[in-house]
Amino acid sequence: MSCERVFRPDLKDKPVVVLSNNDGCVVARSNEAKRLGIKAGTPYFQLEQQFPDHKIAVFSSNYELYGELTARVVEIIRQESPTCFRYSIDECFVYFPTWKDSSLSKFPIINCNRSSLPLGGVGGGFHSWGENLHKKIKQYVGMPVSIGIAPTKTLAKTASYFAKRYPGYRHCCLIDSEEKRRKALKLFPIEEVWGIGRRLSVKMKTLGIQTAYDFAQHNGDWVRATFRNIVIYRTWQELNGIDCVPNEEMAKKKSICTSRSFAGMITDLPTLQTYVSNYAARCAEKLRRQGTVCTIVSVFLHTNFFREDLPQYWNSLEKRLAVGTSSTIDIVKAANEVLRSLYVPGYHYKKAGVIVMGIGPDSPLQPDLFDFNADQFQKMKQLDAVIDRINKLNGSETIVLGSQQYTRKEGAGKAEVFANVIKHDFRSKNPTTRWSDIIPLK
DNA sequence: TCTGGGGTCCTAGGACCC
DNA sequence: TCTGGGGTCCTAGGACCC
Repeated sequence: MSCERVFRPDLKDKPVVVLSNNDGCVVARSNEAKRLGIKAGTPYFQLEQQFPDHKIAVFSSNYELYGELTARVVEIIRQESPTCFRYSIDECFVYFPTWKDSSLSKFPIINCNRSSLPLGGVGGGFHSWGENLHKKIKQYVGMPVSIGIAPTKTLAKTASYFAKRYPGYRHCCLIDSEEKRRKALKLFPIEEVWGIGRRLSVKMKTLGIQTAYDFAQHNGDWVRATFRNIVIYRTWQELNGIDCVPNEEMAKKKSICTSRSFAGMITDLPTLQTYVSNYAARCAEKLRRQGTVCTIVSVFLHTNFFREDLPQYWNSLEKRLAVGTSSTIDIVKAANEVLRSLYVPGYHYKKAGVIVMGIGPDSPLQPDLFDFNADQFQKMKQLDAVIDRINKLNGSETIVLGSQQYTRKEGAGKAEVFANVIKHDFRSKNPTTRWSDIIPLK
């Protein structure tokens, strides 16, 4: 949402929403859109019915743009911070070993969230640090960030919630005393707490817990006995100022999934194979990018759950490989094998996906005792490396396997196949990554 | 007509072992 | 009537996150 506004300053203070893949449903909303009552997850077609003559700016997801702009933001945070752990596409945690003046804990944890003064006064050095960071990012990238500073990650997330919503904080909120901690938690609805989701907050409310403060005030033994869940207990500790969520750089993924819903529905195996081949190829790329191989290739397939008038089918199967691989050819082949056993004719399929598991480092590789051709293996590795380079330089999918070509299938008919490729009718341009999209100055 | 995608961790229960 | 105890590993499902 903020990314879309960078190149559309005219949308400042206007309702803006971003849609999921296939322009399916709303996944991000500006504050103005929230105020109109647009709920997260609203299907786009309902949005159109709800606001027929709307003045809402609608965008399809543009991951290329978001990835590029958020990388610039993170780069600046790294310049300004002693340590910075990237937590998600739009969030970082910064760890300050020099925090001394807090009665809560030795170290402040800072949550920078891209995206009136109930807590009272403003702290010293850390607040101006945060304000300057916000200013710099605004100037260099054009994106607003919210900054929360506190002794634990859960409290820092709480602080960034206030920083985002109350302009008085000037984008940076600090929880650095027992008094502010209590005040913040009293104003913080339980369902907003990091780690307390939809189900748990319902349960909490039946137990009379409305705010984060109500929860934090309970006895630790009571929390453990009531929920019998270590994660919830950790959240309780964090709210009470005990830092127990480890500082970790994002580890290598233990499973990698590529899945998509189809714009329409698919009934025939050859078309499904084209899609599954593409998902498998994407998984192989992701494996190589993190320097890993997999030993399990799993494929799932299902019909449209919303179409109660049609027969339903859901299934998934996997293939285990003797030798770990990240080769596109290997993984596409395995995925298609699985798909053939999975496919049942007669259903209208809506979604398929490939998941690779059993992930380990790509070297040293454990070869198959009986069937391993080192020469062939080296060739495949080089081929993949070359394909990755070309696709990086010239845009993804410059080189693909024959089985990945959406137009190739005989009998399917070009129009029919193209009708199924992902829909994104409201995609913005990519002025930071594509020469053809560069903005002309008059 | 149209309803996202990609992850993690924890727990309970079953299979199996000695 | 009587039917061990203790452990590991795997899987499915549920909860959470962005």
